[in-house]
Amino acid sequence: MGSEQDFLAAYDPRHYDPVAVTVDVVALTIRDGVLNALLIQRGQPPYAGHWALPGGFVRAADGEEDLPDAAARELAEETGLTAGLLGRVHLEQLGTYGKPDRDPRMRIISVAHLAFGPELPDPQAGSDAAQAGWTPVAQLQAPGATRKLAFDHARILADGLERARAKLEYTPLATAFTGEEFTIPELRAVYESVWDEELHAGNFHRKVLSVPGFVESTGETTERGGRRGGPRAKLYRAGDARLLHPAILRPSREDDVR
Amino acid sequence: MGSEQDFLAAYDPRHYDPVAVTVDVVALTIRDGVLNALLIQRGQPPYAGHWALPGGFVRAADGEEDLPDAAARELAEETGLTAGLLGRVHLEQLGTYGKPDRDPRMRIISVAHLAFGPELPDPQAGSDAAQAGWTPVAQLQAPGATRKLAFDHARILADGLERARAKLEYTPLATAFTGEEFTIPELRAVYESVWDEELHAGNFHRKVLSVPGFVESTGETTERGGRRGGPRAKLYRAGDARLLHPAILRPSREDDVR
DNA sequence: AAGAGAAATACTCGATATGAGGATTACTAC
DNA sequence: GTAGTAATCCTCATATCGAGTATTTCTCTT
Repeated sequence: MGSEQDFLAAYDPRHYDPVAVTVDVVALTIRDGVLNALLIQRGQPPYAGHWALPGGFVRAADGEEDLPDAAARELAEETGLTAGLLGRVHLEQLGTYGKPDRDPRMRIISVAHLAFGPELPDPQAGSDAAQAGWTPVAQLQAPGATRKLAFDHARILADGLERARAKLEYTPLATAFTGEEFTIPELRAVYESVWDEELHAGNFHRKVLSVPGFVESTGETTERGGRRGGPRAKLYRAGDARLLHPAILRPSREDDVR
Repeated sequence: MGSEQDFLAAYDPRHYDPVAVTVDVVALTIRDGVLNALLIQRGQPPYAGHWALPGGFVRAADGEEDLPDAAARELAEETGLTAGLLGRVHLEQLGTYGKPDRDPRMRIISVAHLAFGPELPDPQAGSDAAQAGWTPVAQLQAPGATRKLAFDHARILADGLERARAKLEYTPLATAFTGEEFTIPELRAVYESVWDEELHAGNFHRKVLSVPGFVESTGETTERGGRRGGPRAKLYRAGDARLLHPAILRPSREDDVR
């Protein structure tokens, strides 16, 4: 690394060796009361046949796009989710992964994103994918998990899950997993699925209604009771709060993480 | 974007147009009770003469480095902070900024990092910088702020500040701004500087001692009382908690952010 | 050397939030 | 109908918080 090269590089970065930038997406939804992540089966090496997060290269010169746009495009391309469905999907940046050896081809830096949506349909495998499908995260995180994800995607998925779990506590994010209108028990089911913990129905109900701006009543109720009985529940929609205060804390979290 | 090119690009990303990756660092420290950010004055175009966050290109092929290492290197190179000083500095990833037009030279994606340290010395301007210095953030955030930062660095700085303020609430991060041993009032001064709010001394004291694992007593006290009087304070060091529970909440935060 | 002022620490009290459990009531399934 | 389930509401003991006060030990000034 001579200083002449350094100087040129500072002035025109093309003098450095090439780096590629990808976006990967941890997409989460709840299906049949279980938290699922979207995975594709790779059709091309490296890691052909392995399961991986949907993602791909960011378009640079031609059709330049911002990172969130690239993430939305990859999500759509590789899974067949259409613009209409993407409309109700929450998308945010998760973090960037750049260990030198994370991809055997070359230096690839991946900007991971996190997406949440209400019960989404089965995807269609896109260009680069042999298959695409929703997979219960419990299957992936279990001790003897069978599917080993490609690259460092297991780590990215774990980080995404922890982010999602944490954000349920202090943001109204849970409503991104429900339909436009929802009942308090449905909202509770979201928390229980994502946290994988049972919550006290009465206390949860009281808490949700007492946090300003979390939900607002529609004045309506469901048409029928629950499938196993019980009265009709009142319907709510998301309120205008962007942060929940006081937060809705996870019960367990082994007291503190030390 | 023909599909042939897409195929090649998927297989070998070098077929896409070049993208460069930089790291930028929002470094914060407290000097004379005031929160300061580290800025350099650019010596080269673009934005020559403007102030900016320290940062630079990630080394790819030769001397490949992980992103946090690149951030630490840039911090050291551009400011003359030595390894010894960096030892006590907390460094974490902040986020990645990739708008297509954020740099006039070419498509540059910047992985921003956040660094905190105890009262750090004045930096030495490095290779690429005409000057380098600590600047009170109040000067930069004030309505009629004079120094307009280069690129999108004002946004990155603002995001870093908000991250720092938020993390003081639920992590023991404040101890990264103090010396190895500190008093409760010193810790309170950190919170007050970063949050720019006055805290109730008695309640803060009670709270800090009641959160498990936040601080542990050394059994010692300061040699002298405060400069304006008062008894000697007991000394503490950071405990083993990685999360504070219950959190130490900012008083104001205009109730909730809507 | 004494007195004033400041600050570290501790304590009190009312308001609020939380966890656990119970009570009531409206549904579904058989 | 009857049993079982679940939505909603309520109670109560405990924990936490904001605000204010008290005590004590310093430094600084005169």
